[in-house]
Amino acid sequence: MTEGTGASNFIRDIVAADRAAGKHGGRVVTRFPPEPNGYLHIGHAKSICLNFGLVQDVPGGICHLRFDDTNPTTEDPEYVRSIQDDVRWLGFDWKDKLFFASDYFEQLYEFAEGMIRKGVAYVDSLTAEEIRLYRGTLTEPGKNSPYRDRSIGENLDLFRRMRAGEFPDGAQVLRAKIDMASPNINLRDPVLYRIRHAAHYRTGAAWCIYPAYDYAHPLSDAIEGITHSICTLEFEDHRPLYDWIVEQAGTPHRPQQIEFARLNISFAVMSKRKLLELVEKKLVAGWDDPRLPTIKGLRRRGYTPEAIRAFCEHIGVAKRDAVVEMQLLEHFIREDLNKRSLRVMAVLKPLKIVIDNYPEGSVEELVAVNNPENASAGTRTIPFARTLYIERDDFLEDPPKQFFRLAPGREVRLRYAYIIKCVGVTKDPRTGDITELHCTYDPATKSGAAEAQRKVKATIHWVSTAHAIEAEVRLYNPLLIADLAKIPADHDWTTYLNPQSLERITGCQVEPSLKGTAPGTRFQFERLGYFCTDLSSTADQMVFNRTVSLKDAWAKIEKAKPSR
RNA sequence: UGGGGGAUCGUCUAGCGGUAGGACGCCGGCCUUUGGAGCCGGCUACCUAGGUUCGAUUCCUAGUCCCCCAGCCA
Repeated sequence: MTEGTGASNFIRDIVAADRAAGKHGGRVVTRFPPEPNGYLHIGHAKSICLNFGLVQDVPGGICHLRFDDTNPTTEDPEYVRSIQDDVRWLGFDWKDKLFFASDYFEQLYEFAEGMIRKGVAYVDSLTAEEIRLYRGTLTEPGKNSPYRDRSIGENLDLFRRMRAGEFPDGAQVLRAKIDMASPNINLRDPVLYRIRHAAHYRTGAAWCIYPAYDYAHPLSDAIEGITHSICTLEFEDHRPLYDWIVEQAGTPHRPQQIEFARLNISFAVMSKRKLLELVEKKLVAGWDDPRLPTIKGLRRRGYTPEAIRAFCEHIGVAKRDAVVEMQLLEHFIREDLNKRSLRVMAVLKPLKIVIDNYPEGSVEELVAVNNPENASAGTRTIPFARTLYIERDDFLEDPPKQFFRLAPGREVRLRYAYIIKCVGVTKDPRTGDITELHCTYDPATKSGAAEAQRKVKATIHWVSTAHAIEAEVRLYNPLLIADLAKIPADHDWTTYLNPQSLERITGCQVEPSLKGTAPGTRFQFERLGYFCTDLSSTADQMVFNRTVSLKDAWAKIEKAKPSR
């Protein structure tokens, strides 16, 4: 049983039981084994937290980072870099245990010759198409390849010539000799090696034959002394093959494969293939586009590693297929940011107001708290003057019943400042749009003053027009609909793009204390939500990404607005 | 109609024979110098049918539904 969260983690229980039983000499060695063919996303974070988390409190426990780079055509060093970067950013450390399956190519090859000598592997000269036909179907057994019974000598010779580059791609494959009639299709003589005359990003042209996952993975685990090889559910059927490979190779160490359900999140595209396509077709700005559930995207959006880890811990580890709601992820970032982010005032859609009875040219420095829940965050001063911006949505000329903010003749408090009353509305004579409000303030109601106790129905945020800094904000929503993962490969993507996924607001006015803010700093804009200075912001430019909105303020505000 | 897995509130999950708990979400209230946060209360669940048992979410049997597998991807 897990403590604290109550979330399940049956693998933690297995590991604990194995340790108690003294299995593997009490050692626990796990590994996170990504193929460097894309950027990591929140689903990988679950696996990372699991694998690294499992060894965290185990004396001598270690989690390896191993790149499963057995397919030269899809892999790239850019992905290797980004993956290492993301794992570190998430707060995990593989120490000196960084490995590459490609480093085992020679060993893997030797094991293969060994299997040929044992008579449990053979070179097949059937075409890919023929192999598929011979494999049978889900309900019909396959049949043996005519090449299945080649002599050991002939197999060895052929395999060596495969390695030497004597054959073109697809001409030969090395297959395990298991059982073409097995009800488990993975056991119908799976392909172990294929010919690929392609340069590998690490081994270059050294090889033209490459081991398949089903062959390389268990052996890599065995070589590294992995005790618990954790993978996702779709590999359950492969476990007998995994065990077979390890058994036939005769390695001293026997790792154990354990499967768990991969993470799905509502409204998020979690397929590497589809993410790649979105990036390549430039339907998003890149792998770090904040609308994407990639680690880089979440990071740019302002998510913290702590929040992601807490989320992964909370959702648990089980074997049933699950789709976690996006709100749960948002809950964790909100909870984390709520403790650490500074509160500032910003006006997304400015409406100018003039306080008629406030002395012209006068500027007051008002004290504002940086985080009401954390006194150590301190205070800051904000300038107050005669002309201010307030949120356009905070004023309605003809307010409905549930609207408590500013309206003609009505009073409202300006946060950290005074109670003001709206005494006039200026409109553009041609369009009828409200261009400016005239207000009066009550000097006795200054925030913090002894006689400032008078209550008003609402408090609104503001910035001084003379001191405000203009910024760009981007409000993000997840890019795509939930079952995108199920749409056919050739479907028109644009049909599925969410038009509301990105809204840019360029005229947003922020309080002067934000000037020079370091990229990546998180703020809570009073009443507007959580924002993060975009990692791409420069000194002379301020761009804020919305990380997640305030819980339900938005919905309530929308509800309070007149519907017509 | 081959094989492998899985079914508990709307969602993610506890439970391993003894009043079905937590979290998200939602609803309501309190509080508040923002309607946020916080606090309090409420909401809804054991796939079905038999059986074993004093008692089954838990054990047995038979079904039902969902997911995965026929790449020389991982």
